[in-house]
Amino acid sequence: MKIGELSRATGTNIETIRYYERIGLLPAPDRTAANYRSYGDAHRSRLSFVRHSRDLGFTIEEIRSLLDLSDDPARDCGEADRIATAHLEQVEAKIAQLTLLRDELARIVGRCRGGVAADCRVIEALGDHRHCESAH
Amino acid sequence: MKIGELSRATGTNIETIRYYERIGLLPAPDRTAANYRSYGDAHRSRLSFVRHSRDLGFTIEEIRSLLDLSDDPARDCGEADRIATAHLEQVEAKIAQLTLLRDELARIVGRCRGGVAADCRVIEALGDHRHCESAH
DNA sequence: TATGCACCCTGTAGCAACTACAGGGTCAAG
DNA sequence: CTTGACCCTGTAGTTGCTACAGGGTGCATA
Repeated sequence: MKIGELSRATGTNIETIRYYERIGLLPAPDRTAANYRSYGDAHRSRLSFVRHSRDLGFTIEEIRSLLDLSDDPARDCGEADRIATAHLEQVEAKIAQLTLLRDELARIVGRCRGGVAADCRVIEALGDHRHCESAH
Repeated sequence: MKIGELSRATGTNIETIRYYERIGLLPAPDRTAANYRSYGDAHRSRLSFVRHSRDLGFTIEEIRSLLDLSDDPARDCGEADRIATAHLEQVEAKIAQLTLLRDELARIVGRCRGGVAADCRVIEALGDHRHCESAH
């Protein structure tokens, strides 16, 4: 299949597919006589793996490691689990941080009573960290 | 005060302070005879405002608008409230998205039972979106 | 046959918000 | 007089794409 078809099949931007090839995340496919990229099923499933992992928030480097693992079926699974577990912990940390931040923002927004900027509680709160109830 | 002192006073990297000046977020300060930047209290509180807003996740452009507002005390406060409210909504959306993602990751990680990569449930789940329970 | 249109190619530059040098100058203490 | 901490400018790197510019290919239609 040509790149546009692969793009539709995986929901990946064409430019992104070429980018993945450039950074070595996807192998360079064969070319047609007209120098068009020609993909097979192996490419499609590899790209799906990459997209899915990206959707789950894995970095390109993490995905590289995961792909290395899946390319070598005899290797130990522990490494994949370590990567995924570490990533899960990062996501949980991010959620916790954003939750604090949301609470702080909600408090700031809730204080606006209209009027002019000189009296604006939003601007005042942004200027002075001491108005905050939690660290962030 | 010199840039190092301002850096310590506000918890901002020196390079970041210079970067903010370059993009026009902070006004260029006076210089000493040795061409060192020399800051006053107004700079310090403006930078605190910026840092605090960045910590709360506002973009540089949002902060630019908020600073414009606070520089003009006669202007209406509604704009500040609009910016903050929109940002709060974005943070809430991000939390919701990360929460879905965390649940999916937790399910994937929980399936690892050791062994070799060929049998790895983590790698299998990443390759095939149909294993997922929710959209992400 | 011409021409329009969708599709493909390469290469480079842009985005956000910094961060990290390289290569130099300044200044006070010992 | 030298050591070390500090400061300066300018440029390039980071992450993960995305957006051109400027060109070639392939097929259907007038």
